[in-house]
Amino acid sequence: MNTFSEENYLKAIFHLERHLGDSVSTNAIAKKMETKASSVTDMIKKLADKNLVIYKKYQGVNLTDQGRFSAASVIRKHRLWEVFLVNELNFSWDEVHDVAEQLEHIKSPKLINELDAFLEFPTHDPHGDPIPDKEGNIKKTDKIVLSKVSLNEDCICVGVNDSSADFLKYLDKHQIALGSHLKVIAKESFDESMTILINKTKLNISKAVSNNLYVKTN
Amino acid sequence: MNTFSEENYLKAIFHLERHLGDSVSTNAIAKKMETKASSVTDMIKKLADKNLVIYKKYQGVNLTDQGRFSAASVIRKHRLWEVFLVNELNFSWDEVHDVAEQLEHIKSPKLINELDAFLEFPTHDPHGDPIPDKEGNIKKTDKIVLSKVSLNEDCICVGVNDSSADFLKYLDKHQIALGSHLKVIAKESFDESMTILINKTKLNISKAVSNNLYVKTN
DNA sequence: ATAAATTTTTAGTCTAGTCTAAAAATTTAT
DNA sequence: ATAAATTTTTAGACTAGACTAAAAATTTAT
Ligand SMILES: [Mn+2]
Ligand SMILES: [Mn+2]
Ligand SMILES: [Mn+2]
Ligand SMILES: [Mn+2]
Repeated sequence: MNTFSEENYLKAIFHLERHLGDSVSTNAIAKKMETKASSVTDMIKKLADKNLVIYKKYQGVNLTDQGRFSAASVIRKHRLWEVFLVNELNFSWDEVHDVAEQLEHIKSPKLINELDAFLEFPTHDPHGDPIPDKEGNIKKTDKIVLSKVSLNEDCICVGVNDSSADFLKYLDKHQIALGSHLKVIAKESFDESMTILINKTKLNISKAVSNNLYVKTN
Repeated sequence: MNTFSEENYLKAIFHLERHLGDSVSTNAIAKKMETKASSVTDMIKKLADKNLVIYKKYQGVNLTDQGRFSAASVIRKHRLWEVFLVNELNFSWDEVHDVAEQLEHIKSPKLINELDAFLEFPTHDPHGDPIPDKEGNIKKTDKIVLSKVSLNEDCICVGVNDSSADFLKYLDKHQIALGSHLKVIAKESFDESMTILINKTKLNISKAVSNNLYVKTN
């Protein structure tokens, strides 16, 4: 059994490893976890002792299979709980993350399997992120970032990169939700902003927005 | 915000205070929490500093209003989660306690209020224990212990005193559940066992059993 | 190839929570 | 009223997890 703190480190390393495709540096972990590099060094030694990561001094870390599985299990729990909160308990998608951060550490295989069944085996969380299966496998989706979509192409919003409450509320305000149909109708080259058609209205969005919205093109 | 450990101490003191009706000794807390008396002394000093208990050396502790409210809130969460697990996630009443021990520490007022509404404001948990309201008030029920019921009196099972998995499984095996109608049809004075009528069959139960079953007489 | 800048580790400190062993206070028994 | 037994507190130690400051290793720039 891993501690809350160990689980949080594993999760951070998991996400960083995916993103970097490489071994993960002490500093990168420290930044993501808002802690100090020296604390990270201490922890990764413990994780290495438990065979959850492979660690060579000054070389960064990689998850072992066991570590990757543990991380995926925590992420699975996080995302299932988020679905529960939104679908069953009237939470909005910008309110769930902090609670899910707590719930993801509850240890009970039966609980999470029953929750999964209760929710009818959802495949994605409220932010469009895929839910790992029991074996820790995550389906790769072929979503792309809205900023990469070409002019006049239709697409459907399928996820967010930034899931801060701030960004999610911005999307709510402009009626952009998962499943929304959008079309890029203009691009400004000087600031990389774009105009999109959403719910029959035009909306101008900055690069910061288009870079954080995932879509699928038809 | 209180730590997990503080919350567990508050809960233990709450239950002991109810049971003893008096101030609670260091040793009583240590016994209930399966920890050492010296650890208890350390913790009650911290709780006293936070105005959650009143503590005078060698005199035991009592909860303050704030401490009692905090304890009741944790118990409210514990029991609501138990209802959720049994009613929605196919847990049996002997499986819920350990998971609820974890879930009771999740901090989110919205979560617990929404869960309460989702469950349609249950008043009792799966073991027949009353669920404190938002203000921390607990309804007193007029249940009595089965061993006190007189011969030939009809009654309904409304709770258990011992909610260990062992005892609950014993009840399952003999088809005794909350809401079951029973009648005391014989009493043995020498070992204080009794024979009851349950679901049209006779069942002989020991004093240990009748002392741990709460019933209501009509 | 060296020097400078950056990253990472080590050494030492701190808090929360627990423990053991010993001291102090209280309660019970004679 | 003392002595014995019990309860409670204190003193000191330990672990997990975090931090600061300084040392060591690595990377980048000249
Ligand atoms: Mn989240
Ligand atoms: Mn999410
Ligand atoms: Mn319980
Ligand atoms: Mn219960």
